[in-house]
Amino acid sequence: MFSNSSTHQGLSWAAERHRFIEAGGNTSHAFGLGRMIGRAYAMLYLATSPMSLDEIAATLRVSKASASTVLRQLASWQAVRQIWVAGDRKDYYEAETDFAVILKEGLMPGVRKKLQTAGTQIEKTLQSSTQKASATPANEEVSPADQAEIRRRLRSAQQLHQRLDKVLGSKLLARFL
Amino acid sequence: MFSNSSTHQGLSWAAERHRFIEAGGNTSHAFGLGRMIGRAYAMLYLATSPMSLDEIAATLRVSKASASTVLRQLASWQAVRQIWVAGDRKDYYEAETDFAVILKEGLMPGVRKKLQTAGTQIEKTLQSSTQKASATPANEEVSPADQAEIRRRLRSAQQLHQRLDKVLGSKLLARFL
DNA sequence: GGGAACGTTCAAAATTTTCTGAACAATGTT
DNA sequence: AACATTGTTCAGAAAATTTTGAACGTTCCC
Repeated sequence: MFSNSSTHQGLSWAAERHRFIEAGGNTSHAFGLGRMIGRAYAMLYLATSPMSLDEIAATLRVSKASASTVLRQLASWQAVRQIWVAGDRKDYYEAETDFAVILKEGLMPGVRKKLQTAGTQIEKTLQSSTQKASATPANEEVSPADQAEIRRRLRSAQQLHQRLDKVLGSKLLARFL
Repeated sequence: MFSNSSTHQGLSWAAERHRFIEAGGNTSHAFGLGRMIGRAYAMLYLATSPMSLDEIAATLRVSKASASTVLRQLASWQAVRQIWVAGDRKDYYEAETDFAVILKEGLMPGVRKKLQTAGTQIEKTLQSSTQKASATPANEEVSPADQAEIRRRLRSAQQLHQRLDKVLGSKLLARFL
């Protein structure tokens, strides 16, 4: 009578896996990494044996092109390992289940690079703001008091940047995960 | 002869400010927060007196509608304070320059909520995976060994989630900023 | 009350990002 | 050599996000 496979309260495993995958997608999306990344990783995280590109694409209902792209992204973050099976031309993938590795080796460098870009700009602006003191055109400009305040702020931003970078680079963080 | 205001190497302050603002936009964008957020905050960060909505919109070359939206977002993160000037109907805004406040009061709750969503799903899937042991339809399904492995992984994910949430909630973090 | 000055909301437009199918390169098979 | 299989790339399509202009609600002033 019931076409549904599980007879009472619980959802079927297939359905639950699907929810897990979508939740993974939502999470990665919420953190600005794109929805596919999380979906693909979540799927492999629940897979007990390596999956081929085709299987992955089919499971996620996505083109092979998308799968290829997202897997290479995940691999570049060490979130996924590529497995070669002897006598099989397909590429197989499995999830790295050690989050410490992914965060430390994969994600952190990217985060630090982004912060570095910001830090460089702060530095430049700070320089411009100090040098300006003498080179200001008679033109209507920023008052000396305001200049001082701006420099104070920029230095404070710089300080935060440095502290943050240091913390992210320290193994203290790695030990926490 | 030279229309440019600064005579040698340095860029004009206006130009440098522009670069700073755009860099702010790029940074917030890189972290998945949208480009406007960073632009607006960066601008106010360099402003030594509160700015009205119109001034902000004009400086960022953006509609008043956008400015209104982005400022409310920033205000909800405590990244910006609203200032009322007596006898002036305009709203004025100034940047919160204390990053600890912004991170702790503004950004962190959002991050934790996102993590919470993920955590809830892990919990659900874990439950489904344990309950399933008995309720599995005779159907082709996951082997007991694989089930055990999946549960192991889910518990590990749950553990990470809990540790992360704890760290983010602790004032230890706040003290670092 | 009529009108001006502001900020907000929302449907639609503009833009950016993501996804796909087709073409291709590389490798193996018959 | 011709063909199959597999993964990648890329221009264009599709989808999601952001931005806007116009309509609206308030508040204040005359």
